[in-house]
Amino acid sequence: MENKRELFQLLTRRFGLLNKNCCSIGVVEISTVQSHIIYEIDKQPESSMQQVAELLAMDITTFSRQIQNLIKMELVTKSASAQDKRVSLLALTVQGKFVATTIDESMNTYLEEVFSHMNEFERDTVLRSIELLNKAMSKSSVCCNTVC
Amino acid sequence: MENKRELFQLLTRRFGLLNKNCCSIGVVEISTVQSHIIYEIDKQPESSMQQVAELLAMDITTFSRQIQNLIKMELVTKSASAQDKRVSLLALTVQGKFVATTIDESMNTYLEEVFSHMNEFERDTVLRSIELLNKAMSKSSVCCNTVC
DNA sequence: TTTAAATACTTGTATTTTACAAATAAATTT
DNA sequence: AAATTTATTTGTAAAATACAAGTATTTAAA
Repeated sequence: MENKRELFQLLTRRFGLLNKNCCSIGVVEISTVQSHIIYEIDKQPESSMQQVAELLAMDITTFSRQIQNLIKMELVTKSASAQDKRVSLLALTVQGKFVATTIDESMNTYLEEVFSHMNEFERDTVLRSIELLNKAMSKSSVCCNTVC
Repeated sequence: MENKRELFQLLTRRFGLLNKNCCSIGVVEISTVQSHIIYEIDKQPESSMQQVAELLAMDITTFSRQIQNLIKMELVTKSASAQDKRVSLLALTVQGKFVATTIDESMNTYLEEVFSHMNEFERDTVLRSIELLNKAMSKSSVCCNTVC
């Protein structure tokens, strides 16, 4: 059996590259980190700064500055929570939602293409494997538990 | 079936985090990018700057500066190729090799732990699945082919 | 109910990372 | 021998990062 790490390293590098390449949507150009932020806000709208920053394992100050950038770019909005005025709730603008959707579509197009090289059985196995892995990683005690 | 992208995003985020967390080796502290560079030099010693930079999809000028840092840290050496004096061949110092090995060990320890949550059949399936995915991604025409 | 402590976020500042443009040096082609 | 290509470096400037300290709001304690 090959080195486990090597398999993972290759996979995540390729996927990271895909993330990078999917960041230019016509005129709008965002960084990989910014696309991750938009992805998370899209997935869980009305979450607080801290929640999203933690999900992405980003320093809150770095995150705060990135949000400022995304607001300037008119992709994200920030509004004080009614319950707790310290908390800022994040949401996507219409344009932000458009960017999120476009990125998601091009990523999924690529993934569909990748999976088209497999038969149905392989497809299922691979997807279930990744699910399994995700579960196993979240169970692990060694690393990343608090953050992931 | 869930969104494919979501599965991948989660997996690569976790693995990325693992990469980040495995970068401090006692006194020596390196960045994630630097650990990637060291990993590649370790895997294919005597490769040129350009080869490694391309593998990591890094801009050659950024790469050049990172190599300068790693040389200052006495983790990497650079020597002109005998065949072509323009080319710089990269290698790890003893300390660099030690760092590479230590990182590799802690990553593999973590992965072993993750896989310990599975039975033997699942383990095999998951590993074969990742291999399959890597192959499928390298076959793909849509993206990243020239770079990966 | 006033004060102290904790929480959520922002700003000051400094370092690191990144990458385009231009420069250098060696090899290859003309 | 001159012109072109290739591998790498440096000049420069922008972007990303993160620690320390600050502000504002909420919660806990006196």
